[in-house]
Amino acid sequence: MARPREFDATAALDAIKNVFWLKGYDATSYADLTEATGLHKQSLYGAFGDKQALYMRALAAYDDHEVSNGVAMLEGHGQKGGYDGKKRVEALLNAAIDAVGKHQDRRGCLLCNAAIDRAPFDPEVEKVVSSGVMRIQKAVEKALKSDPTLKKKNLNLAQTSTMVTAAYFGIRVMAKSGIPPAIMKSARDGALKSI
Amino acid sequence: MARPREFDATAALDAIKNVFWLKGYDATSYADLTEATGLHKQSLYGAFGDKQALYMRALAAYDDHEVSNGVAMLEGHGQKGGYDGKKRVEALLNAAIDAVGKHQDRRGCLLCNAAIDRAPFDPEVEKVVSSGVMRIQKAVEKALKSDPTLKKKNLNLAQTSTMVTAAYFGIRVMAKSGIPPAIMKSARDGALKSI
DNA sequence: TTAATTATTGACCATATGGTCAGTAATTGA
DNA sequence: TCAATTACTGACCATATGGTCAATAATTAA
Repeated sequence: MARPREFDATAALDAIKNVFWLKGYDATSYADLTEATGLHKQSLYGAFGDKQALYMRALAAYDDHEVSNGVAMLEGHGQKGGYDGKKRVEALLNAAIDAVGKHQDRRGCLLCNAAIDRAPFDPEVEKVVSSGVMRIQKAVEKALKSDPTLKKKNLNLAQTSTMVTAAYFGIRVMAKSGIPPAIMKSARDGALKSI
Repeated sequence: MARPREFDATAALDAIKNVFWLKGYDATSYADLTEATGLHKQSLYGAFGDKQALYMRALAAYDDHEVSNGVAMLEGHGQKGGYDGKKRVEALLNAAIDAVGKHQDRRGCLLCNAAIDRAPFDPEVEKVVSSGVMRIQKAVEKALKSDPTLKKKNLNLAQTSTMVTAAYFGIRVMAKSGIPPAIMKSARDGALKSI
């Protein structure tokens, strides 16, 4: 029909996601976004819309990649049997903890950041964030449900899985707060102990 | 020495705290602060310093009041015996949950907000936030330690208390994310079950 | 009474912000 | 080839931002 887009929209969106993830909504300017993508403001605007729309796209990308990754981890992708649900929950918590130490990654979890940043003021954000949180909780619950060794313990899976999910987000907050990793690990162990 | 201040600095600081608490650092402008306090920009500036200093004062006020309140709750102030540490932890979690329902309070916890907002970019904030988080964790640990009925259970108190603290912050994130209160209550129950 | 000091007021400033415009370039279907 | 459509570029805009200035008002110690 017309002139084709010259840039890779997926790559641009990925860069945008990373900026919002690192700096949050308000602290991110168009200048940050154009620098990160190498694109002109108008190109971003034309392709995706205004700042709020950009943010929604970034959030959706996070949901598609990072959250889905976590869910896949909980579903035991890459493992054969996939029976050890507790181990998979541990892997999720470890991923959150290790992110900090390895690359001084202080971005935390975009879902969590958005919850505090924007969800109270933007119903669209609220919807995406709360559904993302629930997606993680459900995946934790499923992971625990699939673990035959846990059946004997007669856990209340709904309670346990929401507790683990809360602890997961709490660990994300701790990571941002700059607390020593030992504390986060202790929180992880405390959560795992009740599984 | 000179002309005395006409406004109540404590009241002003309280108003400032509430604005930062509600909106976060970046989304709060001097206009918001002057409106909330009824003071002129220059008065704020003269009395407290620039925006960052204002924020630090707000954070300190939060630490002094809200965090200390939580700690006092955990120490069993207002109770006679103060033996039931688990009940006091429950009260802390309930306070976080009830804040949302009762007055549609979406401010969450300023410590938690600051952790995500500013801590990664401001070492001063990081210090206050992480020490506040640790203060809560220690108070939880002390509450559990003081409970004689928990001695029999032979809990790892360090682990359990950090887990509870993480769950507490996780519940704060959930509150901001607009998730149904039932989920937060389930997280609370999951955390309490392992005590 | 006066000098010194601090508070209050409101105008002011440079800059950054999110967003738009209009001109030009590229592509495609007719 | 040409009209239509979309992309790209960079100038442009109104407004909001954090912060400052200078004038005035109030207070106290000397």
